[in-house]
Amino acid sequence: MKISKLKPIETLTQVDKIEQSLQDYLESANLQPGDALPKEVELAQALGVSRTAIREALSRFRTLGIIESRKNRGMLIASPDPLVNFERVMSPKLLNDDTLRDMFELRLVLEVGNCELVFKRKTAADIEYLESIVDKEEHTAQSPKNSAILIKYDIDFHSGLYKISGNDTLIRFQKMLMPVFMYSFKKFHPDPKQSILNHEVSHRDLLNTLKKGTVDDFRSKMKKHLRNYYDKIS
Amino acid sequence: MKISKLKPIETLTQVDKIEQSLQDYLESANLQPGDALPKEVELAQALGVSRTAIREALSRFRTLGIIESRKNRGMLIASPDPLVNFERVMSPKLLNDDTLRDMFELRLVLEVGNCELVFKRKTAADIEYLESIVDKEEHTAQSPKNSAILIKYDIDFHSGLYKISGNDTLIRFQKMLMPVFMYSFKKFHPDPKQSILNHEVSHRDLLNTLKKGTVDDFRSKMKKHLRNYYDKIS
DNA sequence: TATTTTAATATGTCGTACATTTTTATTTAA
DNA sequence: TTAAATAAAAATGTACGACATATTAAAATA
Repeated sequence: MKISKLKPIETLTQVDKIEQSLQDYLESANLQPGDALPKEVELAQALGVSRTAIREALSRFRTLGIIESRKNRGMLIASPDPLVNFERVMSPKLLNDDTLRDMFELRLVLEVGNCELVFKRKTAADIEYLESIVDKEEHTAQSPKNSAILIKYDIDFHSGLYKISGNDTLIRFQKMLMPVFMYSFKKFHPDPKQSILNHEVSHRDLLNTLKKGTVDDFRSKMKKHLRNYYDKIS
Repeated sequence: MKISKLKPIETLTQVDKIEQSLQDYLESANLQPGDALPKEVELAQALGVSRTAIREALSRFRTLGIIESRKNRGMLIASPDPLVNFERVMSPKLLNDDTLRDMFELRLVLEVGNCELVFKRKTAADIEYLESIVDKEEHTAQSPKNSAILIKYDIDFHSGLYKISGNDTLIRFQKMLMPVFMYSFKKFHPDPKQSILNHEVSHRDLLNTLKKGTVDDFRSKMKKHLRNYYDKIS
């Protein structure tokens, strides 16, 4: 047998086992948001463990947003916000290189895939908003001195596109992916000539296509806009 | 002032505050994965709280994968897997309707955006694998009786496309999004005529385009393949 | 010097106690 | 009898102390 087939010895702590039991219970009980949970002492007795251990297991579900507890009253099933925990761990410094690369690509995937939604939902006000950003951007001279503000406009523009999608989850994704994206670009391609602001298709071009072109034009231009990045993935 | 501007009174529990303090500490200390953390008692003393409370706050970070603790030895900074918590809460029954809709759209975004990666990385073996699925699929008669197995092939085919992307994060995303996608489609559009297997562009068409067409052809066909779903979003 | 034994250490688990606030039950007053 | 006031019960949050256990470091021994 290959050594890779060897699974690490189970060193499950008791709380880990309790967590499993609770997970099974929650699933089998077919509970839905708002439903009450048994009291801590009841659970502890049912599983034959201390309240301390039960509380730590419950704390995990609480952290994940699966349950909610109201002081002095009891616990109930919650409707978790799937992104909130994602956001908390999205720190570039903590993520390993593989994940960083994945996130880099993921942003590109989202950016292109989002084009459909943008075209489906764009309004005159949206265009106007983007235009105001591009105006300001063009008004800012392209000197290294201004790169920070230009990067801000860059982020604003792309964030604006996501806002048009109207998909809150997508918007939040973009928001948490962006810093990771920037970080990994600089980390893996520190070539100073490859500025993150150097695009063969400008935001102005994109905006004009958004106004007058088709969704296919727009997506195509977006891909060219992101060419610097696409070239980096193999 | 609008009532919506009113923020709920802060009813932060002590552990919440401890969590905040720890978060600040972790950030300011500029720790990286593998670095050791102070002992529980030290933290408790530094913050002037009991070990119980500290442990609960630490447990949250442990749940998120930000820290890791080795029994009898100490705690250290970990490299969190950002998706693992996401996966844990991705239960259709728990998510609210807005989130369900967002996830539905997100799958479409990913599916279209992934086309680029697929074309960039497809190999002969990948094509062969997809072909084997499509063969089996076509061999299965289109009767309600076989819908379960056909759905399985459908999932296999699309999963296969994500596998080609080589992006593990993306693959896992697809995997956790798929059940939510199916669930919300049935929930919001229970029309039995709108089968999830009824596509004007078949998997065979997609496969042939993947073999002989361009990435633009492929994406275009993918959009048509998903037309049933795209029509559902407004 | 090398090996064995001992001691110190840090997290995991347990039990008990109490604070606090909500809910329920009881008592009191009109 | 009904309504208000009061008391009791209930449940989570927090604290403290204790011990188990396995690792690591230190000390003792051959």
